[in-house]
Amino acid sequence: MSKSQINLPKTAFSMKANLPTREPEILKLWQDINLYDELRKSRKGEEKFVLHDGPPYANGNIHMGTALNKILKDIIVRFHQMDGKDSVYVPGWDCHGLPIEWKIEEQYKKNKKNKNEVPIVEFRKECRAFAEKWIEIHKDQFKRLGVVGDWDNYYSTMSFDAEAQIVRELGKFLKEGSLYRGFKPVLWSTVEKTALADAEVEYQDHRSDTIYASFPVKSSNIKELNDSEIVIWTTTPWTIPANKALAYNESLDYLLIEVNDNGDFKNKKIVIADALTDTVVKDTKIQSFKKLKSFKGKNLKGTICNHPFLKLGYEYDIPMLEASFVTTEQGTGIVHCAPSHGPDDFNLCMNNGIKAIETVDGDGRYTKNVALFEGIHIFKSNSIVIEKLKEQKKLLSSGELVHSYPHSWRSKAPLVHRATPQWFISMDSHKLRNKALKAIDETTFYPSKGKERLKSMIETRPDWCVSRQRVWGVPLPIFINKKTGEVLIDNEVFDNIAKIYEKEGSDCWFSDDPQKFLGKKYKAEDFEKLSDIVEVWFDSGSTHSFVLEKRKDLKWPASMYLEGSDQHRGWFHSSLLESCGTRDRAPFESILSHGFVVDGKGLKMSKSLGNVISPEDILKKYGADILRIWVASSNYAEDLRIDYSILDQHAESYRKIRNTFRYLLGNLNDKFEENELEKVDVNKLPELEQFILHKIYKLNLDFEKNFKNYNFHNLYKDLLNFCTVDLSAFYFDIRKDTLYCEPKNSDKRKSTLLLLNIILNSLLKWFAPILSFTTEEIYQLISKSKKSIHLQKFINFPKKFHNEKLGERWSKLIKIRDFCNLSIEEKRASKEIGSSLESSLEITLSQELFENFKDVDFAEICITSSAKINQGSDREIEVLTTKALGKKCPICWKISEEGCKRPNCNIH
RNA sequence: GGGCCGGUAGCUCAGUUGGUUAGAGCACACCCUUGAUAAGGGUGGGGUCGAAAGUUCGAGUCUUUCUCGGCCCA
Repeated sequence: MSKSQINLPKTAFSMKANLPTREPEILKLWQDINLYDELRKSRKGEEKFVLHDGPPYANGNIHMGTALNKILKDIIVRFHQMDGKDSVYVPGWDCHGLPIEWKIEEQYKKNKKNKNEVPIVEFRKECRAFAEKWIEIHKDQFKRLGVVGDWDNYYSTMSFDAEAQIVRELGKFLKEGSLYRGFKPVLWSTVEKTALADAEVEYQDHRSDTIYASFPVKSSNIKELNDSEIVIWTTTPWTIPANKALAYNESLDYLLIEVNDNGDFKNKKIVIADALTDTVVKDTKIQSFKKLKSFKGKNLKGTICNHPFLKLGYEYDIPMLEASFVTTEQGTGIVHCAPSHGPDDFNLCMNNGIKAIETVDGDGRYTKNVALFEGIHIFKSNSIVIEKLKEQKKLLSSGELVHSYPHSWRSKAPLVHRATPQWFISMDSHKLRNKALKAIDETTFYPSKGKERLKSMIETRPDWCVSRQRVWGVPLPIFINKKTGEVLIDNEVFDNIAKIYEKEGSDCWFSDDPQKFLGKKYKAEDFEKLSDIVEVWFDSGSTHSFVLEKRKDLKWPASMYLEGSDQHRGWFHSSLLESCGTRDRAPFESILSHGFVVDGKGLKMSKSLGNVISPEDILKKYGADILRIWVASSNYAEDLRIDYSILDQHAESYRKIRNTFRYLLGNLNDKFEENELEKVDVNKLPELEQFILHKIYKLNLDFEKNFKNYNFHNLYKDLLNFCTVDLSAFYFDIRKDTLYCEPKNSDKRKSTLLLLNIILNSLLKWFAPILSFTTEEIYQLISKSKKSIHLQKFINFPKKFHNEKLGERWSKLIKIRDFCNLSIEEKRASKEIGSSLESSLEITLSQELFENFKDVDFAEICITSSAKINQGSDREIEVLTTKALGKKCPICWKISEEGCKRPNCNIH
């Protein structure tokens, strides 16, 4: 029989996607039609949705985390755009900072160049060039993922206007008085007389003096403690003069014991942790002691001690503070705290209102702030400290220990933590903490657990240290009056500096005459100009001020900030503080945070495990749309797993979706017609078509709900299920007969085509934000305007598509269909039939079902040659399948005894 | 070491305020089809809900401990 008598599908849309080669062509199309500009034009004057880009660091190739971040942003931006908003995306880069300094220094080392001989300005120029290079590389990599944005007018933290605005922002804190000078311990080399970054530190074995020293209790809530002494152990006896507090752990058990040995501690009562008693006793060679009392650490709350050098001029209280970093690994379970000489000490003391001071100078000598020891070098003072402790009868024992200790990678000299002058933004002097906490409450978090995470960090964080002794960054715009020691606070000066930076950038701070910045009002010789730079989190925390506020196409605050969950301590955090300090509210209305990319087993990717997958690998093997499916289908609230088997699975789903489109296009012969849905006369359509319209309507409701809550993995799953369950296995399968065999002018076939048009249009738009390449490929094939699918809006489905009653009726019908399939399958298994068209159904229904469905053509919806419905009594549904008798119609393949009577089938 | 978050079929995910026999799609197996054809359809197997203890008439869901993993801090 001639196939020309039936309408077989025909389309130019290939089954094979070939995304790795096709996608770059689509990128070129978007470039040729200036898609970004067209997007802006198409929503001119509409409500804005601004997803403010958290700037990635301009260094190194992108990895899966970056790809996830950008794709998720792009999906959201596109969703809002198709929802009718002007959804603007301006990408940006974070450019200052140590990692880039490092790269340049590395190059110097290779070329045997000495950094100290290179002028700062030249060094900074190289840093700038390095960042510029990576911005260009990143741009191409991000574009390849399908990310649409204002790539030509990106922002960066090193642009002149950014540097200028950062100065203005700092000026606000200075003027307010919340930016103050304090001290903070940093790793310091007394040989090179410089601070060292973590990466400049090497750990080597070092022999340290160790001591067990005691602090007499001055007052305590535990009355037995009042004439006792608290024992600590340390490997840095020289920090004892700088001691300001003692730390205990509230969950540990402590003991009060009486020492009975002869010597300095005869009959003294001392406190140590229960779990460490044996080691302490052994270490200090205590021969005989008595346990007096056992108590929980939490009871130590409020205890005040004296310094062991009380009588030598150390007449201040030593409070006991609770700290979780205290463990029973080593020592006595009580740790001595010198806020000027250890980060833990510093943070604990800071949180309890004890500030670090300058106790040791750059050379390593005690300053005048340290009684008794002024001028003595710390590396020569251990023996003096030990001697004095012994003299005061506060030394239980001393010894030596070889352990891993930080050293300078250059000089190999041992390092110390030394409090150096730094600049801090106070969390409390001007209520910054309160403002930030209020702002968090006013922010919507996706997922909601992000709120608590950020809140708990803000609640406990110490003052923000914003200075760094480095080179590649925005210089702190601070002058100090040489006579009074006061910081110069004058808006005119800040403005002047900002204006200069706007013109020429901030390099000139290091090279030009200070008078240039001071203007005519002040004399340069009266002031000391600082050479510190601003820490980079302040840079990126200020992006809202030089991007959102400055650009006319954006808005402040942003609609959304979207980053990995680590940014609760990073960008979310610094942006919140910067903005609350200067503008009393958050620079964002909502925060979306996503988890981390891990391998298929949930382990983090690392070279040593060999489980690293790069975006580049995926683009080459699968294409960006598959990667975008992976993003959309994963639950970003948790960590996201990826490996090749997971990607293979998504590639399979993609093929299913692609074939769904291919069926639609084939049966429409690539001739898409956009219908005015309001004008569709639903009641004139066959019931099956009405049911599918109802399904579409319901699906769209869920789609909107999921989109509004950013639940993309549920949204994608719904769409995929619609393609497989409702369309491919149901509607498409049933309607093949109509499409292929009905005359072209039959109403039924026209109704089906109407549906295919609506379904195609719906799927294209639903999928466009996710499958941005594939939907464009299809749109280019069928649209007359040849513009872009991404300029379109989501469809408003008319309420008349909604028909719950019909939905319920058809879910029962489908249940009957399932029974029919089971019965057909039995006959197939026993080889009585093959195709379902070889079968005849005899369906027996309960009275209720019979009344409802007696007129339904089950042969049609079960794709059999005939179906008879009887009324039964016992069971609800019973189906008997028999082999269909008669002749097979050569056109529609249905088997009947009387011959096929369909009009098309009778043309021979 | 501390804080926070998480662990449901091979995979991606559902699972309401505790309430029948824990669901879906994919993958897999078998069968059918050859007019969506490197496609399509049907049927089926597959889970100690990370582990243990507890509360309860009843626990995937609540509590505790442990374990594994992730992020942050140290």
